[in-house]
Amino acid sequence: MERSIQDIARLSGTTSRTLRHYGDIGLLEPSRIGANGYRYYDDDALARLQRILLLRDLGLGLPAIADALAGTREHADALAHHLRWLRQEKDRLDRQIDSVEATIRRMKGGEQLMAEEMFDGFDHAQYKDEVERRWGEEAYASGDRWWRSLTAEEKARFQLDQKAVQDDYAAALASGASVESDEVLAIARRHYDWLVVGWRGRRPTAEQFVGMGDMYIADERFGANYGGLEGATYVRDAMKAFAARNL
Amino acid sequence: MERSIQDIARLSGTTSRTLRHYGDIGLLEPSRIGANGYRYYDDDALARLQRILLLRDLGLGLPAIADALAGTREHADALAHHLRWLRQEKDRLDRQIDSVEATIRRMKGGEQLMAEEMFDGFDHAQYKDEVERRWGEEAYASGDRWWRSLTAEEKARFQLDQKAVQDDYAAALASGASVESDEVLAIARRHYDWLVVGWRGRRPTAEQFVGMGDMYIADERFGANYGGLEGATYVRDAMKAFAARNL
DNA sequence: GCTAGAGGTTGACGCCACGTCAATGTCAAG
DNA sequence: CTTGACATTGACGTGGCGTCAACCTCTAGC
Repeated sequence: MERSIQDIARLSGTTSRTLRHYGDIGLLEPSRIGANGYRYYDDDALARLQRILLLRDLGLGLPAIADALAGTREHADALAHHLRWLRQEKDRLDRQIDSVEATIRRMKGGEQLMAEEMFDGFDHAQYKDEVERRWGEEAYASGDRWWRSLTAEEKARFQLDQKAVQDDYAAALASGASVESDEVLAIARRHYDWLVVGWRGRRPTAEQFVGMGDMYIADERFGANYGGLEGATYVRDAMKAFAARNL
Repeated sequence: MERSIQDIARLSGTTSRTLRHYGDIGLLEPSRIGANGYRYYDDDALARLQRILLLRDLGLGLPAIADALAGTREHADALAHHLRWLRQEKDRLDRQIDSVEATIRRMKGGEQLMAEEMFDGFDHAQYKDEVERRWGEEAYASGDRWWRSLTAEEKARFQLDQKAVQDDYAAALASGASVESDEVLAIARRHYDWLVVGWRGRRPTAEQFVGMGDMYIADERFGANYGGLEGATYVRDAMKAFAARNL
C-alpha cells in the first residue's frame, strides 16, 4: 500500500512538515517520489516512522534515533545512554527548583537585598582569593551567587553545620580517637556532605577532597577554624582516610 | 571604577561574548563606550550583571530576566511563574524516565517485537475507531505507541487493574450501594487513576471524564465490559458523582 | 619607531527540531 | 473551467550564546 504524505501524517500523528524534515536529514526517505515531486510512503516506511516516533517520544534526538535504527548502536545501549542524560537533567531541575523556592522565600521574608553582610562568621567572601586561585574566578563568582541566594536561615544552618563538624573533630582529637575509627570517619562523612551542599550538589572527587585538607594545613586562615596546625593536620588525615575508603 | 569587558567577564564568571550579546539585546548596556568602540562597565553595571546571572542560574530566560529587572513584573511573581514551568518540566522528565526504563526492561526481556498480539482481552487497537472519532487520530497513534512500549507485565497489570475496578462496580451495584456512597466514590477514584495511567499522566477534566461515562452507555462495545446497559448507566452515574465532587 | 601579542570590534554561521509563512505547481470533483 | 485541497521548495525564526573570520587598538620591550 502506498500513501500520500498527509495520509501518513494523520496515521502516525505527526505533520507533513516533520516528514519532509525527516526526508531532508535522511532519517526517513519516502519509498517513492512521483514525477510531480510528490512523496509516497509504503508500509515499511510507516513502520520505520512508528519506531522513530516512539523513540522521539522517549526524548531521543534525531541523530541518536538514526544511530539506533541503523544498528550502529544497540537500541538498549542508546536508551541506557539517554537515560543517564535524563537523570542528570532531572537532578539539575531538582536543584533549580530548590534554589528558586529558596529565593522566593528570601523575597517573601522581605530581606530583599539587605542582610547580606550580617554573616561574617563564615564570611563567604573571606576566601575569595583562595578560591579564585584554586578553582578560578568563575568558581568564586558562581559560589558567591549561590551564597547570596540563600535565606538568612539557610545561611545560619550552613554555618551551624560547619561549626558542629568542627567541634566534633576537636572532641575526637581530644579523646585520642584514630582518624581511621568509625567515629571519626562518620564526622568526615558529614564534613563531605556539608561540602557537597556548598558545591551545590557536585561531589568532590577523592583527589579534590584531600586537596582541600592539604589547604587547611597550608593556609592558616583555614587552619584557624580547625584548631591550629595540630587540629588541621588531624582533620586533613581524617579526610584522607575517608577519601581512601569511600571516594 | 571602570573596567574593560574582559575584567567584567572574569569577575562575574561569564564571557565577553555573553556581555556583547546582552548589549545587543539591550539587557545590559555598557556604562560607556570609548571612541575606539571599546565597552566599559562601572560598578552599577556589574551589580546589574550579578543579578542577571543569578536569575539566569535559576533557569529564567533572558526576556523574563529583563521583565523582572525592569520592574514591570515583580521578582517574586516572575519566579513563581518560572517555578510552575520548572515543575512541569520535572514531571515530564519523570514520566520520560519511567518510559525509557520500561522500554529497556522490555528489550532486556528479549520480547523485542514479539508478544504484541498476546493481549486482546483489552485490546488497545479494538477501540481505534472510537478513540479516533472522539479525540482524533493523533490521540490514537500516541496512545498506541504508549501501549506498545509497555512490558508484557505492565500490560497485564494495566488490564488487571481495569478488571478489578469493573468487578468492584458490579459488586457495588449488586449490593445496592448508592453511586454517591463513599464506597462507590472510592471505586470511581481508582477508575479515574487507572485512566490517568492510560493517558500517561494527563488528567482528564470533569467534562472529559463524564464524557467517557456517556460513551460507555452509547457504545455497547464499551458497555459490555461493565455489565450491559444497567451496569454502564450505574458506572456513568458514579463517574458523574465523582467528577462533581472531585474534579 | 617597530613589532609581537593580548585584547577589542562587528558580522555571520551553527545548534535542534521543526512551525510558519510565501510563492507556486498539481490533483480530483463539480 | 473553476474551486479547493494538497503538494512542492525556500527561507526565516526560535534561545543563548560558541566559534570562527577579518580587522583594528593598546601595551610593553627592543
